[in-house]
Amino acid sequence: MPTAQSSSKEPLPAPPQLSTMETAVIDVFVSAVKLIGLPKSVGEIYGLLFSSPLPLALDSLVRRLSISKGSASQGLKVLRSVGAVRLVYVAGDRRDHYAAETELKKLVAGFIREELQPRLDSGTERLSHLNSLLDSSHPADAAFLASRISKLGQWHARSKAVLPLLTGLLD
Amino acid sequence: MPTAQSSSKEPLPAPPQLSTMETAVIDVFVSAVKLIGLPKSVGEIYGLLFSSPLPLALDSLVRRLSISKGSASQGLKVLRSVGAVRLVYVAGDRRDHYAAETELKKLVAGFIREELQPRLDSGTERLSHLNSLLDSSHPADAAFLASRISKLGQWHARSKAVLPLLTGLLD
DNA sequence: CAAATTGTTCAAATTTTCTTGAACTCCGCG
DNA sequence: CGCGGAGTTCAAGAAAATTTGAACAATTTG
Repeated sequence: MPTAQSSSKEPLPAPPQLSTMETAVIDVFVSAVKLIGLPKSVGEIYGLLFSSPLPLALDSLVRRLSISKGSASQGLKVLRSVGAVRLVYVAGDRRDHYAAETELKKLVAGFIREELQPRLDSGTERLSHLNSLLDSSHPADAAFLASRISKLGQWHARSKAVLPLLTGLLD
Repeated sequence: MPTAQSSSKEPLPAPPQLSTMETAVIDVFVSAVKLIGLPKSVGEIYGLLFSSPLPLALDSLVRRLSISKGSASQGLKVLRSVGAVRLVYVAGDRRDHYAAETELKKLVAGFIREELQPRLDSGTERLSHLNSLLDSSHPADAAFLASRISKLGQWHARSKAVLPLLTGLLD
């Protein structure tokens, strides 16, 4: 029964195990995503899509990478949110197919928008909280603490100014 | 016996538990270091030093933060390597005392130099490895793969160019 | 509409990373 | 010298993050 290649959806069923090249490329992306604090599976998925001439369905990612459906689903969610993958329509196939987005500027902008900016924003609240604590702090070192919190404020402002510029430096 | 404050080294023995302010500042730095992939303890240590008017010895970090000597030692090693702390000489005390370095530019430059650049450098080897794999890859998609690896090379070059510029944008 | 297919969610299991603590090295001191 | 304080190292334990897999929701199709 599981012999003939039936009416498959994938033009070529793509071998379950990865080629040396694919493995090497995936390796690069796994290192990269770990560096920026994303799970390995995200790097694996992006790496395989990056190596693939054709868009792939969740299904294929699971099979070729030997990861669970859950991981693939969650990984794709992250990649979609930062704009690292593009949904590609494939005629006569109900499944969603994904292709890697390869414009560096777009990837960086997405990462900044989704992962970095939210932190900076919550930092604003934190800073005002620190300032409020200043009132009820021991007078002896109140001056020193005030100077340090002011320093923190400078850092924060500088970061908010610089992050967006970063995108401009690419492409 | 453990009553009188004997001939202590620290001018004021500093209460073992942290003030509300210290806790709040440390919290900020713990979030920050986790964002850039460093262990919590590094943020705790830097946060306490940042909040402290006087330089502190490993000893004090252990006591006030309730972390182990091992963690404190390793955390300080990281902070020293990125130039986030400064060694301060304290007369008549054999222990090393540390103060937080608060120049943002210096911190960022240190982090780039110690944590980011090494990755980019190893990336160079990786790229040439990928190019070598290109020869022995299936002809059908060799052209596609070549284009993708070329794209990777572009990213790599761009990153090497941009990272150093980043430092210039600060202070 | 029932059955099958696709994709999501989330608690439990696994893996990875961090922390601990004890053993060890170095020094300076008496 | 030998003792004691200061700091480092690293294997084992603890904690945190990721992955799994099964249950569920949503669609499509015959």
